[in-house]
Amino acid sequence: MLPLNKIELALQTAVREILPDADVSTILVRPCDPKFGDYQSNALMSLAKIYKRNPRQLAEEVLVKLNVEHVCEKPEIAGAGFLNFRLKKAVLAQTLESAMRDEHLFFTKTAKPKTIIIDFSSPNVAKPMHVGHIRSTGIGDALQRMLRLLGHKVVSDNHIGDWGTQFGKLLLGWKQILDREALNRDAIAELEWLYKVVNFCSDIPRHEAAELHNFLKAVKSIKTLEAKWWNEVRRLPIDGFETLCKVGQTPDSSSTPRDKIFKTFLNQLWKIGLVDKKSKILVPKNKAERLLKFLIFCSSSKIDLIDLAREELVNLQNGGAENISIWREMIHLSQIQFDTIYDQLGVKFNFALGESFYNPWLGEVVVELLTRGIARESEGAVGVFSDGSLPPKDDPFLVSRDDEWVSDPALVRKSDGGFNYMTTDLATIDFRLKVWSPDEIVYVVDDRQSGHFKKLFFTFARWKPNSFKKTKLVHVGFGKIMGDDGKPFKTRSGDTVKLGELLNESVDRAFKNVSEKNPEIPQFQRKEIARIVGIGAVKYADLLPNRQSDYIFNWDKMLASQGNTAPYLQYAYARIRSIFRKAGKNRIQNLESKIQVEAPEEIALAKYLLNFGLTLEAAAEEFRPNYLCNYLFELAVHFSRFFENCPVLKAEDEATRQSRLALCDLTARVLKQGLATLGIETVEQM
RNA sequence: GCAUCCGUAGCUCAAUUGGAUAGAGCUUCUGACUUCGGAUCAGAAGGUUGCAGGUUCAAAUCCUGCCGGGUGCACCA
Repeated sequence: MLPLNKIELALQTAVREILPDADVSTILVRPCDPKFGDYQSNALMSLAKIYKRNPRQLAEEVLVKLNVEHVCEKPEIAGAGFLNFRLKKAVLAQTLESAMRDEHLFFTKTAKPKTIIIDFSSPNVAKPMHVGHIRSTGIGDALQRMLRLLGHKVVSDNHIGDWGTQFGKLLLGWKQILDREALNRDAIAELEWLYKVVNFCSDIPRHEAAELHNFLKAVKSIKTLEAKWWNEVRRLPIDGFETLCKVGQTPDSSSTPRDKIFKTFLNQLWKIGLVDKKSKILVPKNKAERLLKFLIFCSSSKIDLIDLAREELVNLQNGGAENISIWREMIHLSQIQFDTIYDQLGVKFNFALGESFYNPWLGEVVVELLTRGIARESEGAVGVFSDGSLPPKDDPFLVSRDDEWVSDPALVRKSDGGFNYMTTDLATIDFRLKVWSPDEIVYVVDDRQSGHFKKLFFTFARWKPNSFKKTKLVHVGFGKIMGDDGKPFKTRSGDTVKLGELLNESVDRAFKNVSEKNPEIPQFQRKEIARIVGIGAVKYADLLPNRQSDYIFNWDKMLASQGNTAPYLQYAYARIRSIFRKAGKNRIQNLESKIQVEAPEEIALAKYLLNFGLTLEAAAEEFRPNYLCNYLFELAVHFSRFFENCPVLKAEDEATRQSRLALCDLTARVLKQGLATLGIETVEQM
């Protein structure tokens, strides 16, 4: 047991003697500002309030009963009733020594292991993973590592988006205008393009598809497009194009100038890759031809595009052989992309049960909700309505119990008979409870979906009240990644940033750095260092800010070796390892003498090491990896100070040398363990 | 309109959820033995925590009202 826990326990015991019916679980002892001591408790002040006692007097009484001489100096009462504790030097040394004997690394496994399911990453099939996915993936992975380290049983599950409405459109595009060569070259890009084209065309009324087809066919460049526009198109009935251009942003579309519509139209063409904004020409030919082909298909078809897509979807969901096989291929191709990125990030899942996995149960869910009167029909759809009722406020398992329940309904069946993600998510919870009986299910998903999760949790509470009481459902939300301009992070051309490209760029930049700083390291080694530093930098930058807030993405800031960055931490680690290389050993095997910490920098570093476990617990408890980031940064700062002021290998005597080597070793181990818990690797040299 | 998150140093962010004099990093200025790795360290400067009230021993944090922003609002996930 660490000193802090001993003090806490002793304090709780003492308080129980004075106030037998007090809730001592609220009595906490925390590290504090060094000018007051090493640890502090403010619990007596709030207790004094509850029991209408004078806080300082209560503190005096508690102090009499408090037995902590074996851990710290005589505690002091300060301020309005703070209790300050100063660790005994010998106890500090003993704790370090026991860590050197591998009895612990300044944290203890939980006494009450829980089973926790973490649902994170959840990319969509047929779409590229973009920057946004780093958040769910990185935070989720850090959480699973933290919770496992603390001894919990974690089931990580990647809820892949492999089912749903988008497959109708994808199937349609695949069947009409798939280019096998393009698919082989870059499967995800091709699938994404197919989806965009079908989406684009589904906005065009059928009778105008032919018109647009003729128009585009005659156009070879932006210039001719422009000329055509002014000569011919503006004589056409404009409402069709307005639909096409989605002029919705302009409130009064009747007064919209035509050139504005034209601009919007260009933008639409750009979105489907027919216009290159830079070179201002129509590109590439292959895509243009395929779009034309699809437009012909649209205009010649008797049925509306939306309905065609729906037919494909229904066919897929009914197990149509051809559609199933295409769908499987799309999943397979996407999986290759996912695996590449997860490999690069070093992220692993226990399961990857996609949405399609739950398809067989969706019907039952809705039927049960209907027959039990929880859901009802409305405008052809089926939804669960709150009807003014609120979630049980006193239920400790309901996460956001303070919030009133207002937004409804939770739709579980669309008017066309299809199911949506609310239905899937309900079936998923049910399945998870049956298979794993977890204490908690944690969803690491964008904050924008908080409304969905509130509905989901509340609906589930009404559907299965007993299960709901046993399992805590938590939405761990996070903010967006912004660009320098404070707007959502995009590439210079305005596209979403693909995750794979982002990671590669980071590694490239890191490689440039290492090569500049240490050209003598062989290239293959520099590559490996660049991989670890580059990926680590991106991950760390993402974990560092409080996850709820948006943050601004900045290459220079996250790859800098100054400041609170991954390279700074990795550098601190590499410096320690360098000492051991120079000492000719890998680490201290058997400590030959007692550890003695004397210099102020030594003491500060040593004491800070002891806080590792507390930080881990807080980070895991509140699902906030940034606590751990900040702890590690502070630790590295403490180490750097120590490093500047306290010679290790050239220490004045052998005992000091041994002690300091031990301190270095422990710091390195905590740094390595801490970074590993964030999913970040370390290097021996950089 | 309803809901929800936010507003902290010039900039980017913290503040272990109500604790003592609100902390870091970047930027700027000053300094550090030809260095156990200078990708480092030390120092200085920078604040009425959007505004106004309230709750109490104690408020950036909780409550109320404004001001300013982000996001989501039935059948896309």
